[in-house]
Amino acid sequence: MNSRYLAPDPVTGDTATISDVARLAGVSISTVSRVVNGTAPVSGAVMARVEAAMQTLHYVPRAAARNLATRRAHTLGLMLAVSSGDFFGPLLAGVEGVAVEHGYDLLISTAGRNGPQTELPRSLGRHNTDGVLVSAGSLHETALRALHATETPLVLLHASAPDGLNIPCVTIENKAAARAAVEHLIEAHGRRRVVLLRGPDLLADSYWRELGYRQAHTRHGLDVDPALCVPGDFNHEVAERSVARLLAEGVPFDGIFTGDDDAAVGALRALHAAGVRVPEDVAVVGFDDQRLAAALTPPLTTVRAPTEEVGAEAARQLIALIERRPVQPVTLLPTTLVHRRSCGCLGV
Amino acid sequence: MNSRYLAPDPVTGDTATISDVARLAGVSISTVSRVVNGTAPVSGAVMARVEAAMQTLHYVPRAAARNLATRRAHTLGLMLAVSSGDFFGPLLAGVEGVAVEHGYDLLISTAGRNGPQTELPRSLGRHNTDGVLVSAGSLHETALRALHATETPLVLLHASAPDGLNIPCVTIENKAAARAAVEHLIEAHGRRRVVLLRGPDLLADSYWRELGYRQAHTRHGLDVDPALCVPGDFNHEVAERSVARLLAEGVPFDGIFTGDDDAAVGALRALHAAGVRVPEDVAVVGFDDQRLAAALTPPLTTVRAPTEEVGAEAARQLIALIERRPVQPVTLLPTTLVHRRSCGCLGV
DNA sequence: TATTCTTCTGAAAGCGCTTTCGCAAACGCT
DNA sequence: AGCGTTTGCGAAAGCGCTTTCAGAAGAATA
Repeated sequence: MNSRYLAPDPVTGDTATISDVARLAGVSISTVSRVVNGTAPVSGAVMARVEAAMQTLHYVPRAAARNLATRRAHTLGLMLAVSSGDFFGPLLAGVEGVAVEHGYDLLISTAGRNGPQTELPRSLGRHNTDGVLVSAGSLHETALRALHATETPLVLLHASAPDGLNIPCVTIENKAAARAAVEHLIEAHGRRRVVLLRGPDLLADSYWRELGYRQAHTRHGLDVDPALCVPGDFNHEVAERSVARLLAEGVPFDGIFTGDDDAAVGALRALHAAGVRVPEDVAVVGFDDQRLAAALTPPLTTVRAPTEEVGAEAARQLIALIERRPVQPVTLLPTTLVHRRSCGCLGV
Repeated sequence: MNSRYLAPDPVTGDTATISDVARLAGVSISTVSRVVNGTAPVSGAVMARVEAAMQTLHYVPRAAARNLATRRAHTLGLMLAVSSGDFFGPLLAGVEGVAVEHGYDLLISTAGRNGPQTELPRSLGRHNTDGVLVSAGSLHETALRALHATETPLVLLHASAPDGLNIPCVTIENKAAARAAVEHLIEAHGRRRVVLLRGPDLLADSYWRELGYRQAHTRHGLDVDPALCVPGDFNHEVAERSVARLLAEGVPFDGIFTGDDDAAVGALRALHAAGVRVPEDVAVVGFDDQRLAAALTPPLTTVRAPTEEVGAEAARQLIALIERRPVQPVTLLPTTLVHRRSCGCLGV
C-alpha cells in the first residue's frame, strides 16, 4: 500500500472487479454492492473490511456493468448547435455542474454547421442516455418528434415544444427583456423611431424578442413602423447590410434594438462607416452580453442572459423528469439590462 | 410498419433486444450480432430477414451491454477548463466530429472556476471512457499522474506532458506564431520597442509565446528590454493595468504583443484612455483571433489559431493510442497572422 | 425455553450483448 | 467417390454488476 495511484494490477494488467473485492474481504459480491451503493444495511465490521479491500485493490465499479444491470445510463445527453459563440462555455458549465451533483454523466453531441440534425445521433438514443437536453437549432423537428415518441425524457433549451408535444423547456425572459430594452430607449433616452433587427425566423428567441419590441411600442402608444423592422439574423454581416441600407435609403431612425450582440457589431460598423454618432444620433442596445459587448466602441448596452443558470435549470428539469418528479412545463429565467455607453447612459 | 418513429413496444413499454430480433427473424442472437457488427459473413437471405426484423422492432443495441461485453466504452472523455472563451465551441466541434466518425461517443467533464481539478471525475476514470483528452488547466498535475498511472490512454491539449510522463500532446505553433507576429511589428512596421504582455505562468502557451517574442528580437539583433515584459495574464484587466502603468511611468514603447486577444482588449483600452493612437503611436498584435478581435477599435491584428483542427487532431491521436496505432508525441498545428488595422496594416 | 421478529448476508438469476467453439452443409481438389 | 476446406450458423459461456429470495444469526417477546 504505498502507491497513491489507482493502478491496474501490475501482473494481469487488469483492474479489480467486484468479485476480487469480495474475495479479499471474505464476503459475497452482494455485500460489496451494498456497501458501494448503500442500498441495504451492512454491519460495521464487514463494511470496514470491504472498504479496506476496495482501497487495496483500487476498485472502481465499471459503469457499463452497472448500467446494464440497472437498465439506466446515469447519463444526460446534450445536443447542441455549435455556432453559439461564447454562450457555450457557461451553458455547459451549468449543465455539467447540476449533472455531476446528481450523479449523472454528460454525453455531448453537436449539430454541425449543416443546420439541425435530421437524425438523432445514435449515442443519444434511448438506452444510451437517460434523457436529453436539446438546444435550439440542434435537432430538426422531425427528429425531435421521433425522439419524443420513444418516451425519452426531453428538455428544450431556448426553444418551445413543437405543436402537440409536451416537452418542458427552459429559456430566458426574452419578451420582457426585449421590451425593457426598447422601453429604456424610449423612456430614458426619448427615442421614438427604434429599428428592430429581426433574428432568424426559426428561433423562438427571435419571435419573443420581436414581440417584446412591439409591446414596448404599444405600451407607449407608439406605432411600429414596418420600415424599421429589418433582417438582422443575429449575424453581424446581415445586420450591417440592413443598417447600411436604411441609412442609404434615408429612413429616419434614432435607435436600434439589434436582437443580439453579434448583430450589434454589424450595426455599429454600419453606423460608424456612415459617420453616424452612437449614442448621440442613434442609441443602440443589444442582447446577450457576450464578452465582446463591453469591448465594442462604444461599449454596448445589452441584455445579460443568465446562460449558466439556463443550463443548470434545464439539467434540473431533465433529472426531475427522469426521476419522475414533477416538472415545470416552461421556465423563464430573468435577465438584466446592462447599461453601457451605446444607449446614451454612462456619459458619452 | 406505419410508424416512422423509433418507438418502444406499446404493450410492454420496453424496447426490443437482440433476442427479440433473433426470434422474429428466426435466427440465433449470434447471427443478429454478426449482421449488426459485420463481424462475420452472413448469407444474403438471412441478412435481409434480420434487417427487416430490426426495422420492424426499431431495434437499437444497448450501449451498456455492448460495452460490458467488449470491455470497451467506445467513449472519449474530454476534460476541459470552462473559462476558455469562445475557443470552446470550435474545439468541441473538432473533437466531436472525429469521435463520431470513428464510432466513439464524447463524455465531457469540466473543471470549475476553482482551477484545475485535483481529482479525476469518476465518470472519466478507467472503464468509463477508453481514453481522455485533457485540456490545459483542467487537471492538476497530481491527478494527471494518477490517471496516467492507470494506463488510461491520454492526450494533452495546449499543454506538454509533465516531467517523466510520456503523453502525446497537440497544440499550436505558439513559438513560431509569436515570433512571426513580433517580427511583423519589427519588419513591416519598423517597431523597435515592443511590449510583451506575458501570459499566466503555468500555461505552456505563455511560455512558448514568450520564447517566440524573444526569438524575434534575437533574430533582428535587438535586445529584449525587461522593462517591457509585463504581466498580461491573458486577461483584459491585468493587461489594462500593466499598460497603464508603463504609460504612467513614461516607459517608451511603440508596439505591444498582447499574448492573447483578451489582453489586447485591456491594452487597447489603456492606450485609448491615455490618448495614444493605435497603430500610429503603438502597434498592437494579439493572439487567438477570437470573435471580438475584428470588432475592436481598431480591429485587431492577431494570430489565428486553428482551434477546431486542434480538437480534431487531438481526437485522432487519442483514438490511435486507444487502438494501439502509432502516435505523434507532439503535434504542432500551424497558425496564420491575420492582418487588421491595429498593427498598421490595412490603412489607418 | 420456545417463538417470533429483525438484521444481516449469500446464492443465484438476470441485464443484453460479444465471441469462442463446434457442427453441418457446400465447395474444391485428387 | 473420397478427402480436406471453406462458409454459415447456433449453443453457450461469459462481461461485472444489481437485486430478489431465502436462510442464519441475534434480539425481542411470550
